[in-house]
Amino acid sequence: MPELPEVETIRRELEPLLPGKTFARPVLHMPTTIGHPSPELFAAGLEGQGVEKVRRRGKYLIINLNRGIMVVHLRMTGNLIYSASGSLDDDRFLRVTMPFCDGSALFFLDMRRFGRLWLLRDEEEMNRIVLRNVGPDYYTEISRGDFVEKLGQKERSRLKALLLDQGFAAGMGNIYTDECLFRCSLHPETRVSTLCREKRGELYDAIQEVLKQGIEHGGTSFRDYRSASGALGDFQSRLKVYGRKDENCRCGGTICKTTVAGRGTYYCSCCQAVSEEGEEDEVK
DNA sequence: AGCACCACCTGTGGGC
DNA sequence: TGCCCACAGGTGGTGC
Repeated sequence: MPELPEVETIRRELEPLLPGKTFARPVLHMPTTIGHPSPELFAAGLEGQGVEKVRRRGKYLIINLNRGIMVVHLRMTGNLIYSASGSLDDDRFLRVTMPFCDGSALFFLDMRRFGRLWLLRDEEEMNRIVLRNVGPDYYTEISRGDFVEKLGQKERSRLKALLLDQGFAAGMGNIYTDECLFRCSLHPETRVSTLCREKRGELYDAIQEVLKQGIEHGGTSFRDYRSASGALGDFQSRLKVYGRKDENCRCGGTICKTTVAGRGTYYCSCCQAVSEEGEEDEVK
């Protein structure tokens, strides 16, 4: 479910609500949801901690506490739901209940059970244990110049695989990657080496624009995604290619679906022309 | 280095 | 109507 805009939507809802609250004892309905430390130490360690700030890096939600850090990753179907009353109407996939001392609560739900929560001592431990292979955040930590320079280290990579690589930069997922490549008319299998410097900058601009629009629309609720207040996102109505197999592109062509980098990939075969393998390297 | 494939899970939708 | 299989927004590990 969640890519950068969905996690950012959750962050923006929680940031005005959580700081100042103190966690009571959490209930682990599914202990394997805890990535670190042990479920017992997680429950004991979270209890009594106050929330200071709600941050994000890529698809990770980071909650700064007065004596540590809690990190949440929703993976495919996770939902982090806040309730002022502390009640939850649909608890079918409830994995962790995190009540606050004031009666409100945070619930972690996850149908497919891929999502994880971690409790870390400090930034150093978080970076070592959780964010080991996570690059800079696409929306807040990379300039146009940084991006173009980093592309120069990945000349042999295909664009779709590279944008999905969280170690290169963090936050892009399957939906926003396809939408981004459509917007700058690039085939998903295009090699970085075939892009001129100007096109590399355009790719950066398209990434920023697609992420910005996704955030403005409260994320994409293609299936299971809900914000922290339980609201649906709205960006699914703005998708140009993702999930639109056999529909018409605005150019008159037809949107097709293939597999690239192991993921279902949508693109317009007409305006996202296939780049020639072994084409000249325009940058060097 | 890049890539294909599997694993982790449960639910849904399309084809027959 | 019902069954079966493919597939789903992510990531980590393996092996070529």
